[in-house]
Amino acid sequence: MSTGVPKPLNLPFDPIERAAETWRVHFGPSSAMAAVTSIMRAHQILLGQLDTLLKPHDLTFARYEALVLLTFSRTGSLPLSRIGERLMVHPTSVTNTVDRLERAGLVLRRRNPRDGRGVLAEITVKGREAVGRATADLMKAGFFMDMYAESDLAEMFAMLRTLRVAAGDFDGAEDAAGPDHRGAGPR
Amino acid sequence: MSTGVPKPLNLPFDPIERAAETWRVHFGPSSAMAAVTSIMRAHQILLGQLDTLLKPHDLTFARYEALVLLTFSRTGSLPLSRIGERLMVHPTSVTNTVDRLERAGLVLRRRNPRDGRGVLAEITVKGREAVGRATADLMKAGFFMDMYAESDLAEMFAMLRTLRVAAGDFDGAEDAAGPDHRGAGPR
DNA sequence: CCAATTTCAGGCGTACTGACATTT
DNA sequence: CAAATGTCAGTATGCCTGAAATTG
Repeated sequence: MSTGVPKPLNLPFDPIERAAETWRVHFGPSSAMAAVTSIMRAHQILLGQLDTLLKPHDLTFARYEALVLLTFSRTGSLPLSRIGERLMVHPTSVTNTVDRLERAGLVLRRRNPRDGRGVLAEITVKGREAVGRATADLMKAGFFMDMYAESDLAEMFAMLRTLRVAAGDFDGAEDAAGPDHRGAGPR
Repeated sequence: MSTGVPKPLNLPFDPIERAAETWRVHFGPSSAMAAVTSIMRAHQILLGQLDTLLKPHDLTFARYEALVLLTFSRTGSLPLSRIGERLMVHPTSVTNTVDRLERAGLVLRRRNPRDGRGVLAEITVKGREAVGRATADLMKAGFFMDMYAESDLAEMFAMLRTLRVAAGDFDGAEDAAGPDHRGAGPR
């Protein structure tokens, strides 16, 4: 993953906009292509900024997310399978992530007492401290999204939620984006 | 990058929404975090779909983008430095991308007759054919964005443009997203 | 025996750093 | 000589496939 800060390019024009224009001339409608390319670039920018901020904490964004998830759990531990499910990553990626966190002393592996097949990743004291420091830094940086108004952030979430639902991430039938509701859901 | 299709997870809840809720309880406002996570996930989904579609053409999205750029150029060739600038990727990544395209016979390297320091990547006939086929497939798939209305796509582009400008991708002082204007005198 | 959970080996794609050769 | 352009080697990260081990 990108380790450095995406250096400002300072082009005299918007490269995506220009590509979209040219695209329209050659192939036709380009709004979908422009939107996709914008998402790709936004991801590249954000990941670079996030990883740079997290590097001093010996974390990457992927590892930070896993650590936060453990922080949120009641016992400070979760089966690897559960981590993969929530973070939406491949099982081997979870193994890899937990390996690195374990090597850094931020989590430790334990056999799942309730299912011998499974393994629990448990956050350590050092891990909780790391999450605390990293989170403080991230919030101070506004997650690199502080150029947006609250309403913009909500709209972005809602808009991308459509894409995630279409991809089958989750049911999506419940209700709209409103983050202000409690489990009205099944189960 | 992801080679396979992100398999539908079909969770009974939105994992990002749930994380945001928990986040709010533990740390505070979470809309920025939810938006960032949504962008990350959208990228993962799209890249998986795009690469899967492009795989039969022996292309990845990165290579496809480079090939399209060459298609758009007057001579069908560009200095590697220019490709990196337009695609906003690291010089070594350009070398790598061109290596693979060259191995696949879709481009070839030539010395830049106008600057002995530089190298030109020139698209081959086979390369143009590949772009044509791949583009047809992509448009048929609506770039995997066909769940959105035209206005949504424009809004998404405009919204992410703010992020790209903030990151210093380009000047951004010109005017809004409207691609239909010519150099309206900068400051 | 079949299913679920993890791990491991091996491979691919991207990207960054640092060093180096060539040319302007 | 300093700057620009590429290439290479080495490293890191992440994701995927397939196979194997363990347990339910």
